[in-house]
Amino acid sequence: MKENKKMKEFIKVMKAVSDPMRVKIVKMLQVKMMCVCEIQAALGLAQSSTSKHLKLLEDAGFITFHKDGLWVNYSLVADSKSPYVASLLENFTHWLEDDEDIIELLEQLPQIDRKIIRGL
Amino acid sequence: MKENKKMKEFIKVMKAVSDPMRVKIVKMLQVKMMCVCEIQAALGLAQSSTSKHLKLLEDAGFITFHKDGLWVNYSLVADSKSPYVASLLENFTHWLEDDEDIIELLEQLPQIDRKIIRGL
DNA sequence: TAGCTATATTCCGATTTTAGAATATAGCTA
DNA sequence: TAGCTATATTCTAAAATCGGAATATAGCTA
Repeated sequence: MKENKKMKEFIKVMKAVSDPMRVKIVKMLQVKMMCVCEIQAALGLAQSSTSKHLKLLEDAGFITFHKDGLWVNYSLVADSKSPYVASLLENFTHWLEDDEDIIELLEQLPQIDRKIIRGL
Repeated sequence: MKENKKMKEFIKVMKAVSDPMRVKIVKMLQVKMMCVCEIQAALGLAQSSTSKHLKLLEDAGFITFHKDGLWVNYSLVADSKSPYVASLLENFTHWLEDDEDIIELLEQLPQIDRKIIRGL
């Protein structure tokens, strides 16, 4: 039974960054830690879709979470054991900085706040 | 009309390397220039599938071709204008060098020769 | 020109991916 | 405990992806 662990791992990582919404999540988390509802609000996605993207990014090794009561705060992994993830995360510090959508997304990020979203 | 050229370009590049067969093609072309029938033989794919993977890799900016009569020789781009492609190609010089399938694939590469395949 | 051959393209079915609605779960608070 | 809320999971439909068979094309050679 062939397994190809290395290749499978690699493909999983690459697929994780092959979707615009997930790329946007990574770019946002590079700026600040965010809870699911904040990410959802920033992306304009359904809650379930947002949650699934986050799970996929976590499985691939890009992000982790930290529970705080009902809230789940997601952030980038500090330093990844995966060379693929590590390399991509480093590149993401400059990649797509000049993309229209990313610029707009990151500009509105300061206004994205769970307190405002939930009307607290 | 939103365009997101940068993001679209990025996604195209990442999707190109999100398939094991295409990753294998890149790794092989790092060793030597190959024609379609050689790549097909090495991968054990149908001719049409092989041709489509090559077209996709070319569209993404990873490879180019050089026609030699009926033969079409594919090779990696010398130095890519895309920072994404450039970075990935550089990383591919060491990434997956320890993957079982890749090792096997590259080991049999010397025996892959259009003259033998076509029985010339 | 006729026919052959290497590759590209088209067509179609199977599988995967993505999205949102509906539902389940976990953990708070009254 | 009862109910509320943030998130996760399940279900379903639409779109994208991948494979191979069939066909088209390009360029050789007799």
